Amino acid sequence: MATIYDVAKAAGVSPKTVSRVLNGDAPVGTATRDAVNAAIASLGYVPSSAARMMRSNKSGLIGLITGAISDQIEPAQPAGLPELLLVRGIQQTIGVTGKTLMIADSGNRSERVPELIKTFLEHRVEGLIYVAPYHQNVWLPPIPSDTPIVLTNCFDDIGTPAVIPDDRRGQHDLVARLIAAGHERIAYLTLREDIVATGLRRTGYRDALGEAGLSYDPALVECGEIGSPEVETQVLWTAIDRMLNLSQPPTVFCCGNDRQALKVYGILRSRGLAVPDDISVAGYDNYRVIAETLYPPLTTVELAYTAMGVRAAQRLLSLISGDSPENAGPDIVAGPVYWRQSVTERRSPNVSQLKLVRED
Amino acid sequence: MATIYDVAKAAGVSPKTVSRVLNGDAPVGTATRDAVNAAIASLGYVPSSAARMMRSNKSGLIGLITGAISDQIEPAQPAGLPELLLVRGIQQTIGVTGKTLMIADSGNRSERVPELIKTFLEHRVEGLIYVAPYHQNVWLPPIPSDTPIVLTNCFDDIGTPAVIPDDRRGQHDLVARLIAAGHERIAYLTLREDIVATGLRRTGYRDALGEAGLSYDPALVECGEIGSPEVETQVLWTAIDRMLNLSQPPTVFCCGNDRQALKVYGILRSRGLAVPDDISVAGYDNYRVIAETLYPPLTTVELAYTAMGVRAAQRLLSLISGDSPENAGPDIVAGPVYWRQSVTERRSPNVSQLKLVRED
DNA sequence: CGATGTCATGACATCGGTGTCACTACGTCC
DNA sequence: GGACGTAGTGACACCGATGTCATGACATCG
Repeated sequence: MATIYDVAKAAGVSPKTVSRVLNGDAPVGTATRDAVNAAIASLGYVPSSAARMMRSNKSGLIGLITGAISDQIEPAQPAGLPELLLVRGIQQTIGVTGKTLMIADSGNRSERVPELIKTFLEHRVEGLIYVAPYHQNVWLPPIPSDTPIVLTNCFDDIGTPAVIPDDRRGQHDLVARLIAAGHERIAYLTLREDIVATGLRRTGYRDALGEAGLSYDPALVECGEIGSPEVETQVLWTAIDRMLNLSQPPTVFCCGNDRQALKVYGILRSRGLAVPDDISVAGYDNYRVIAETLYPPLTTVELAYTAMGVRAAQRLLSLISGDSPENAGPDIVAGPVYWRQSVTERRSPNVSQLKLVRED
Repeated sequence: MATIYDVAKAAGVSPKTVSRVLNGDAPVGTATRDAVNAAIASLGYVPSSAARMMRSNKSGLIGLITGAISDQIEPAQPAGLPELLLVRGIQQTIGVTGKTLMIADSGNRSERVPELIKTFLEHRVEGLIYVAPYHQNVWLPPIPSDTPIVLTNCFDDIGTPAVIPDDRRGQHDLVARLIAAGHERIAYLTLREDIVATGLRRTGYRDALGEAGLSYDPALVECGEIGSPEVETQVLWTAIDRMLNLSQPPTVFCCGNDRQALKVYGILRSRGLAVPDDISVAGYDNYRVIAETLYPPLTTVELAYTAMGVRAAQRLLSLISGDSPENAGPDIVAGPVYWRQSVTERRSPNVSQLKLVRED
């Protein structure tokens, strides 16, 4: 591969002048510049970032550690694929700065993370982003303090900068909107009890009921995700069956995620109930492949992955720039409610009072 | 950041000896080795891959260009997210070799590809993989011949090494299995006519019919994906309606992908038809979030993305090693049929003659 | 007209590792 | 006992860029 010396010789100038043409950091005569560019083109010269990095001590690299790419090893995992959107948001934001994103995949095996971090440090990344597959508490091995890191979709106990979803508000806004549509008996099929989102969302659910003066009925709340995936349908079926036989049955089922809602569609229809004419269904995530494709399309709350990715990248970039040790707490990002045809309007809501989309 | 000189000084040896401890490429006395390792630990020394790369001219980097991460800009796109599995397969295979995968995202904007390639070349990647979001013909800008490249999920006109899915065989195997289950009137709702997979799969469909002595009835084949996503449901509804009113209506609908099958579930049920008791449905892709979650679970063909990724990475690694200019043609990877409850067995098939899973 | 400033360019050192070569002890073999 | 092989180590150059400094040719200004 041609070097800057080859180019210099071919153009009849010094290597330093070639460097100046490449970087435009000092004036170069027009004729000289043309000669250099011609030499570069004819030799197919591509500068070596390794050599450049050595001298300048700036790598232009951002390291991203994720399990997204190798997700699904645990198929029971809550979010799954949509985590990809996080990476998209990060990529978009990093890309425009001219920095290069290096992505390494932990395969969701946390014991591999230290070696991935080591590789990144060897490449002298200017910052690190760790992306979790779903909202959770994590622990990462210590990182040299001169390399900033931002946690995304997760947080730790030592106050590392983090960006997390606003699960409480998301569920709250959805339930508030359902209430505005005239629903008062709102069933809630939750995700596994041990994940962070479940607790936060239940709080949001209760808050929305409370604000509307509706009482919280434990009979309408049940975990729909117990044990292995095989028995999941049975668990849901049983829970739905019980709730439909209540003296005051629900008029709408809120599901822990869109995938669960997809399952609930099938179960309700197998019982001869039409969605939404006989019973309404709402999801969570706005996992578009499901939510938009389902027939009828699914009302849901967006888990604002892309926005979170953007936020995380922005925060990392500002840490790299050295400014703002300000914002110490985690960045909490909310997403809008997507109102589709899976929920009936039992009374026409005063839409003007509602912000269906509140994303900035 | 500490350098190898700092470590050498702290350990009282020469930098070269530290290098030997790090790389294990020459014998080092036990006491010396311990002293060096102690110095490395206490200084938090991390070797600079840039400096190493300069001297050795080996980057240990593989470049991956994908649109996966920023897919969905064109929401009408056939495959979408599952392309992620390709990246997973690649990652797995590259990872064990100790090389590092750099992933860049084109955002599906082909005009950005040249700059991404340039960045990779500056980092002196040892090889490139280009991943397309769905099976297609592509054109890439010329790459220096000393950097091998493998196309994945796509191919070009100049014989670049490529790994593509066996669409013909996948559809063939599915239809053959449907026939074995006693179905003779097999409807086929295709994807857009302009994509490569559609033509190949229709060939597979016809081949399977022909082998079973069944005639090809054009009335049972129709494109289910015309125009904008908004009208997609209407298009499907109309096609299904027409076919169900044929004098000999189909007993099963083959769909262009699992997403379409999800939509078909809703449409059929809205017409009062139960899946699979009244009518059977099959998909394509084995997009597990849909196929396994649908109620009842969906019979489909796996689009063997992970296996393709593995194959692509293996092929690139062998190109890098310099061996095998052998295998010139594209690598065609088939996936197995997944038989689930969305299709009835109209007669019990002679299962012993069928290989449900033929993946190696 | 000399002082000063800007343009345009090159010489040279330097970043942090590793390849090459040289050198010192030993142990072994004929 | 001298030739030879091997373990263990260091000196030094080098990879390919860029930062620093110096230099010469002009233009401008008071």
